[in-house]
Amino acid sequence: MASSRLATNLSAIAAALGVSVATVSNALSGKGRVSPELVERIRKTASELGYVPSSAGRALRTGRSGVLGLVLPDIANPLFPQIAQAIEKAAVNAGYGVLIADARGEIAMQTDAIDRLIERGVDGMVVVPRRGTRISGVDCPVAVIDSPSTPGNTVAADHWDGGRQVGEYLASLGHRKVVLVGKNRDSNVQNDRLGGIRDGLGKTCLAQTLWIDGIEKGGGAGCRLGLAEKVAEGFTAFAAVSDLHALRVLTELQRAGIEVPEEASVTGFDDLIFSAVVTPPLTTMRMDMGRIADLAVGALLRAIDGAGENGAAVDVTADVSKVPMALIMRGSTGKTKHDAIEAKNTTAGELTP
Amino acid sequence: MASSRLATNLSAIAAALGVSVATVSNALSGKGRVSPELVERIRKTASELGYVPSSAGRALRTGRSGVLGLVLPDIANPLFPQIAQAIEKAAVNAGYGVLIADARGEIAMQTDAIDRLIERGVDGMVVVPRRGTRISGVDCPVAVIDSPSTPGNTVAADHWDGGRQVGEYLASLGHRKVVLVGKNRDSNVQNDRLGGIRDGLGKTCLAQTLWIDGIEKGGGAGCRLGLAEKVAEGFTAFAAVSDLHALRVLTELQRAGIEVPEEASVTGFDDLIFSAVVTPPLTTMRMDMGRIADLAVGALLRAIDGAGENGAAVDVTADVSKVPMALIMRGSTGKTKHDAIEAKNTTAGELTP
DNA sequence: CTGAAAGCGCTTACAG
DNA sequence: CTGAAAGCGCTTACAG
Repeated sequence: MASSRLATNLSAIAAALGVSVATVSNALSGKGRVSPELVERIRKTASELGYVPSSAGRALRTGRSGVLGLVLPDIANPLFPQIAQAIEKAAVNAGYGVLIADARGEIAMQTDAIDRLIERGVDGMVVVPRRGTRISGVDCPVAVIDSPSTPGNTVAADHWDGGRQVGEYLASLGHRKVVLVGKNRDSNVQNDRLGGIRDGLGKTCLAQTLWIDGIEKGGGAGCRLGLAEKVAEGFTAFAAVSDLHALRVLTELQRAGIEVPEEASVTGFDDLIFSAVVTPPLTTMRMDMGRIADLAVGALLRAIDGAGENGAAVDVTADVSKVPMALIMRGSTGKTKHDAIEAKNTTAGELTP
Repeated sequence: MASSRLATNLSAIAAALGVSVATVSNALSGKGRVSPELVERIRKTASELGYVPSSAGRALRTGRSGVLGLVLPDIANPLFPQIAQAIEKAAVNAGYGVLIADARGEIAMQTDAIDRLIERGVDGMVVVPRRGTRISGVDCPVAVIDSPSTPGNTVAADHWDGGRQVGEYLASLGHRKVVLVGKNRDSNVQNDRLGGIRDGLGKTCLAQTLWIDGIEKGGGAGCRLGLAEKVAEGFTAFAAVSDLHALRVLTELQRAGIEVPEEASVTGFDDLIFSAVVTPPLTTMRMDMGRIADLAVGALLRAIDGAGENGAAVDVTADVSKVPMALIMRGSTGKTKHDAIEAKNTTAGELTP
């Protein structure tokens, strides 16, 4: 007959045992020096009474809510599950809860989302900012997850190096004419990835960027990207900045009767939920979200613990880290058929193992 | 020079104006009767001082945290973004925050996740349960989002009727041999959808179910489903219980050189993020997540407000609602080529407009 | 090793 | 219309 009928508190336990609430508190928290026998009795009674500490009482007293905020530009972003899962895990491991705030894709709502979190008394927050947005003037510790190219305090994957790996990999497969597929020219993350890909591809490779937003401005959402034409022009690989776009490329190619990877290779980024499951499975670049989350939450906790020291100064975390990305080779990439033709004027011998 | 240097509270405002905290509280909350002029002065000072009410103080006093919990079986579930976004929106509209708790796919962790939320003092929680799990004994109002077939207190989409719509639609296109694609035999949601599809297809149609988990047990994750063989056997449509599986079907068919929708139609469920963007775009069945979330949160709020009445009794919400689903017709479905052949022994004339 | 007391910030009857 | 006072549940010095 444990618990139920809510509202068991320290006083109730104290009363039941004829001791003081201070002693109960000390025993349960393991801080004050209480005799082992008493601790045992108090624990027992607490559990019999179904005691759950009041987070409000504790928060009011300690000035800490034990809750971290997670601000997202748009929960609908396909990368969000990975981020949320990693942050939640890191927070729980550190004994914190996670309050979410979604800006629903509207840039203006980001500030609202942050304010909402402040009002709920979060001890700190992780912000995944809207493209190009700067976070400032927030009255609590903040860790930003973005591209390292973004000035400010950031924990991020090394998108540029990830791109470089993709580029080198495609080059090693013999690709010499590659279409880069991006969505939005303003995205730091996308620009980093694309820059890296170009770099990895090297000087001898022709790279051309297709901006989806630009194409859609003419043909409406979901219109054709004209990929078959690219293949006809001799392009043999498509490197997208996200698996979502890679999937779009893959299916448009397949629909046009172009075989992947035999006639064209496709790569993406982020290892989204569907990437391993499509046919052929997508070669992609994965971030170590667990590590990113640990860094972000760790920086937050340090800032929170340090906040008490120098008066009431609240410092934004300043842990600029670059987390490496990992290439995941799957079926959507292969050696180009054009190897034979192009081999003579390249160093393909060295590049293709 | 507003705000900063945290820690402005009611006392500070009261002191600055030479009034009592009670008056400040009343003025700011608009409850007590305070003269309009004073209200105005108090508001002004509060905003100048950058006053943010202490949620802890309020929670401790009122016994309400103003926070709702969202328990998820696995954030990695592709449907999660829609759920989270809808719940967050509904909660924010009602003035609540949302604390997330992820069971990371482990059935045992669901209880931990719930406990974590209780310890954080949520006023109620929305639970998306793991397959077949029953939620019970939780000491706060709970709204469950699942299939209506699950006994208990549930807000759900009408999965069965959604399936029926898919079935009828495929039948109306002339399909007479349809492969149903499910993942897990134990899922109420999947069984409802499949049952509905069979029902909508009608007696004259041959329907056969492919269970992905069963197939993968033999061939490992991501192995082929043998769809080309099904097409060879005369099946002309594939109806999956999720867009994720529909995507798998679509790409496997395309990879096998089978044209969609000319040679085979494909349908899914849930209108996932990628569904509109692939080629051909997926015909799918969408739930009204906004409505589901509103119902769930609404039920929760009613339970929360009612909790004070009958002693301390905490009642689980009992709002069993069926929210209709909407068919979204896109390019992955079309009339079957076999119409001509099969027309003689069916009522295809009536069914195809 | 144990307890009495103060106080975190708020709201809510209750007086005036 | 305004204020004094109590108390939500907890933790933390401080005494004993």
